[in-house]
Amino acid sequence: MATPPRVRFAPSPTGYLHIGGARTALFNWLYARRHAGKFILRLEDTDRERSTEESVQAILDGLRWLGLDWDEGPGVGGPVGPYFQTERLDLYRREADALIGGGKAYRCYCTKEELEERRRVFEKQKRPYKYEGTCRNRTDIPPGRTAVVRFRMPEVDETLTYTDEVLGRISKQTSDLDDFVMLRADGIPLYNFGCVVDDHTMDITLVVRGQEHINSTFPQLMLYRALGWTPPAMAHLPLILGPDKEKLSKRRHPEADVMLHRSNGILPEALVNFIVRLGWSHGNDEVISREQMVAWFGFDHVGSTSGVWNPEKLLWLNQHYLKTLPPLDIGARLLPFLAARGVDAARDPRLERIVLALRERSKTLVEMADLARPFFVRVPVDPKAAAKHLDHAGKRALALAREALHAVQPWTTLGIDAALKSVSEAAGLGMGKVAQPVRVATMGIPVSPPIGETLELLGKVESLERIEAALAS
RNA sequence: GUCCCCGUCGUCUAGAGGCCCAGGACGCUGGCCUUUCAAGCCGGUAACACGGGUUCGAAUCCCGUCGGGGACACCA
Repeated sequence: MATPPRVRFAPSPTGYLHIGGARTALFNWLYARRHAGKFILRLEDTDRERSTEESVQAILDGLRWLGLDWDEGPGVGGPVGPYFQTERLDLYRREADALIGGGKAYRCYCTKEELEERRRVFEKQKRPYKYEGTCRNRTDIPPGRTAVVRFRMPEVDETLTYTDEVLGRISKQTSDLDDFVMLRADGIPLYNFGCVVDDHTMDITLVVRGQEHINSTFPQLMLYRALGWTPPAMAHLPLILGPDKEKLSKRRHPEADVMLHRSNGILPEALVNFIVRLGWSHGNDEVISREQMVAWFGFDHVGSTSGVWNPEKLLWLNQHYLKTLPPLDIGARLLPFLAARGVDAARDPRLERIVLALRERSKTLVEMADLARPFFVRVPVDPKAAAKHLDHAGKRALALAREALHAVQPWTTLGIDAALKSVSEAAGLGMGKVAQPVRVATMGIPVSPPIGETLELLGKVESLERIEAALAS
């Protein structure tokens, strides 16, 4: 590409950032970074009923959490702003007027009720609804009515074809298209029109969006022609499906919410890695760093088949990143999850070692926080674990362990292990018969890192006190 | 219903006519390791939707069937 590409992500602020949008944003971002182009963020806030300021914030927060920074858009500005559609109304009005002047669009005075009526008739006859052109050649102005602006679809049928960067050649007959509404009476544009005017005036060179928009590219192509503009290249991404194989939607699929994953203890690195592999591949690579994605990304390896959301693989990736990112970094991210459990570990010097000990037995930060909590606060002993490991035999072993542990000096993993081993040998018990009662007594649950390490991290005084308490109960 | 897109293991995918009686990953599963749970290591399971062509040769090209999804608003 001769000039640096300009791509955009254009969400409508009618809710949180969802997974499909996040992936669209990611692919746009990757493409821009790969080719040293610009990634533009534009808010399509033309649905007055559903657009909210909170949604705008939620989307920006989501993008930031994923590390997808934009070169132009809200907060950073840019040369072709404003970046909210409701702030560009004069632009749409101007182009609409020009189209009307050239006979390529016209004012339509039909009411919503009349249109609804016609739609019902079509439905009854099982025909696809198309606007019938009632106002196409109207010259009078009906009193007391407001006018929307409709596109005048040419009479002659024609095969419209364009080459999609992902799908290849795609065609449609213009006779399947109708005189769609471009502008509402109040001057607020509808999707097709606002999108075309903005993509053009923002110098977008490539439109990357979901396949659900594939049909709308045809009316848009007609708009480009009528306006005398060259359309940008198009890349339509395969859909992401829920476990039920239907398009991932906010209504039916809670996992569509990007930020839900954050609160579930998923790392953005894992989510991005997971999402990028939903539709794009690079040979047999599964774990792909941000740098590699940027270096490798291209639409030639974006597939054309929809992908199903696979939570197990996300968890696997998440654990991979838990295990490979710097433990101090993970520790910092674990803090809020601990705080939610009443633990302030911000200044605890054991944090890094605890992460190290727990990361291979945690799939999420939530699990890690749950496993970490007993290191910071005493938790009640789980009754089931107590019944199994703190019965008569268990307590006898525990009592022996207490004596041996008392003598351990210094309090290190090695020393603790040696002490417990001597107990198991002296009593003729398997190591498990000694370690499990100790583990349950100190941690409250039968799961923790190796016992020596667990006790060392817990500290000698605390360990012995907890053992004492368990013996007393 | 109409139009558009798609169809390789349960899932994500590699595959751009011979390298494929189809490879990797997740999952599931057998084993090893082991003081718990994991992690790790070794092995296994499982797919080219179907039917016609084209070709010496097709998962790869063409046609049809079936199946799946998406779009059909003064939503985006």
